[in-house]
Amino acid sequence: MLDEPRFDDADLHERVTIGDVAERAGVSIATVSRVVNSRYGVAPATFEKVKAVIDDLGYESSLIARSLRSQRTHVIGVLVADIEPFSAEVLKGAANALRGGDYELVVYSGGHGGDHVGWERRYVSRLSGTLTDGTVLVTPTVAEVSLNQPVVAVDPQSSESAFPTFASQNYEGALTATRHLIELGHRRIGFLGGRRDLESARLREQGYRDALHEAGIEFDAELVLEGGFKEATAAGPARQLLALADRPSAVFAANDLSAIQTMRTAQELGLRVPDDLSVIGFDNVPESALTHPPLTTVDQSIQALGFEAVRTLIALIEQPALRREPPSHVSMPTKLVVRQSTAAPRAATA
Amino acid sequence: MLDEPRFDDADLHERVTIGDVAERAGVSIATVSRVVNSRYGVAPATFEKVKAVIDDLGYESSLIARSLRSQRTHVIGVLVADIEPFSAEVLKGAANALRGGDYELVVYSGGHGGDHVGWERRYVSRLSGTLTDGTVLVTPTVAEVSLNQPVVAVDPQSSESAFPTFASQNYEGALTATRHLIELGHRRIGFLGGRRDLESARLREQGYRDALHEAGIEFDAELVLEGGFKEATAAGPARQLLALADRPSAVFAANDLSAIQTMRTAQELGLRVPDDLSVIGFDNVPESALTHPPLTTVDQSIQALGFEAVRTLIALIEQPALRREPPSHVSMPTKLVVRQSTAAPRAATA
DNA sequence: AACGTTCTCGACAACGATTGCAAGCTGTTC
DNA sequence: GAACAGCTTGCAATCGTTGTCGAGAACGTT
Repeated sequence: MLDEPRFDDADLHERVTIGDVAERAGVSIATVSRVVNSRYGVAPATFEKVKAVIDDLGYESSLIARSLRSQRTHVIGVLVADIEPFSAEVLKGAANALRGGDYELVVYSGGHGGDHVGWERRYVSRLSGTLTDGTVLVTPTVAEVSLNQPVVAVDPQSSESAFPTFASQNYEGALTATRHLIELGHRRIGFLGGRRDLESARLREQGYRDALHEAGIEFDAELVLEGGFKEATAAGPARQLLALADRPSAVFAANDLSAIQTMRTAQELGLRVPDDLSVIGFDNVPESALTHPPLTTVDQSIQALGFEAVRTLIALIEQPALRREPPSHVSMPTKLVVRQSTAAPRAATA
Repeated sequence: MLDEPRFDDADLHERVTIGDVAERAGVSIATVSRVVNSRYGVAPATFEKVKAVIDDLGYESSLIARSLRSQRTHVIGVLVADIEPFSAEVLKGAANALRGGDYELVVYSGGHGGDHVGWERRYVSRLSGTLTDGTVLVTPTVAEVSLNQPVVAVDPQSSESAFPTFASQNYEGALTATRHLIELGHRRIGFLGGRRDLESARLREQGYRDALHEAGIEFDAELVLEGGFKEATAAGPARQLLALADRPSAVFAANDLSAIQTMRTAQELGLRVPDDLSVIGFDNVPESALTHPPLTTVDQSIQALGFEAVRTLIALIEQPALRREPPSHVSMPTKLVVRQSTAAPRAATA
């Protein structure tokens, strides 16, 4: 015991292990383990005695050691690229799904530095099978991961995926959003797209195109730019869109963050929303109700996506037989929320 | 191998362990371990051979097993009660501090169900010393935790804490905010406080009181209510404040979320901000720039708090000798950000 | 009093990695 | 050609738990 330098006894006590409890209670570690997990086969007197020592010493079993031994950890992991409004909503929904159950949540947030794909792979494969019982991927950059535990994805790359996916009816929502603008009288409508690797982004663009088509409006490639789903990445394209000689009278941004950035850019350019420019978003994140003017957007119940994803994941964990079945691909309805960022164009039809 | 029912070979392969790699490469597990950790003493030829097998099999070492054996995990944990704007900002700052370093971040989010104190204790004690090398507590509900690894706190219960703490100059900021209202001509100023167990909330109230005092305005207990720092919990008190017979002409809300809720409530009651009611917040979360009208608030660099907390934590982890020194209590400057939710009262001085 | 059950509890082998130590192999030097 | 040094590699202990198995105690039955 004296062979190690002990810097750390300043105020860090050594961790209390099951062995300490056993020694102090005068029983074997096996018995302590049984008490901790309240298993049968321990005499009431022993049980009480051990329990007292546990309380006394403040012992908590090590999650690590426990999960190394018995594969179940009762922890589910959520992998997000970044903490932004969308993922924050998913997390809230996920947390709600856990209420009352006996699972806990850990969130791995990447976002620090470079290579997303590598990062995801590494995380999933390092943690799966050991720390977590299952994983929820949020807007993943990988389509497939090979691993030994259940996985589900929210807002996936593709709903053809091998694991269950949860998304909104992105196509229908985009159709509705674009139709809303068309009904207001807009004919020159810009589209600020999202990350093309996500199915949601592709479907929203398709909805936009089809709505134009059915209204007999010719598609103009100049009006479609990729905004990357984040404020920082949307700024440039938004500016570019609004700087066009023949400026659109309305912009459909593929998510709220892009829409908010579009409004900000418009205001910087001296354009008034919605008088000079209508803007519509997608997501209905809480922030969208706070903008000036409040943003018209397509509501998708993001929390519900997180909620359902976790529910399904837990079912998959607890009923291994389910894993043999083909994965479900849930698509939740969307709803147009008309606020004040959209209006009829100033001069109807250019 | 045939004694277990194998539901799971549908598409879940067994985890690849170090043993599998060793067997396939025809070396011992010790050698594989050395290759994985790129230690000295492995012949170049062997190194390459093993590396090829690792790539081939897609092996990643188990974080769990690794950390059980060698105490260092290179993972730092962040414990948050909830994912809300404040904690989300802290997380971003924390993630930034990790950029380029060789640490990773896991976030434990509680918030699902009941007993916060118990939850924090359990988490910290179960994870400490095993999964994480250190922990950042964000707005903790416990003042002290006894454990065997470094801990720092952001927005703590008390800056007398035994571990390092990171907060803004809450008192000074609150003083400035209240003075701003007084300078505009307000004399009847409401205060919508925060969670009293947090030092930040107490200091902000003290700043409010002292600013009134120095201006010779008598303190009126009726104008001070506790709003709990969240939108849901602030709604009732905000309504109560604005329903007073002798309604305040301005409200200082102890954080932005409460301020936003106050504005919302005011608008529901038909009051215009800032004409009928001035509102000032605290935090300067991103959302505060989006409100209608944009919120005047006290800026604290929340990301910087997260950033510095992580920096300090890492130093503590890597230099155990530092742990003997008394903990530092960092207090970061604040800045008034005047936007459009504050103005002179309609009829100056009642 | 002898025997069979049931109950309680401890020994011990995993789980998947890291690491100190010693053994094997080469190659050098006298 | 023997002794030794230096590399490379494997053996085995260890981390804190859980789960299996069997030993012994306690009790009831005849």
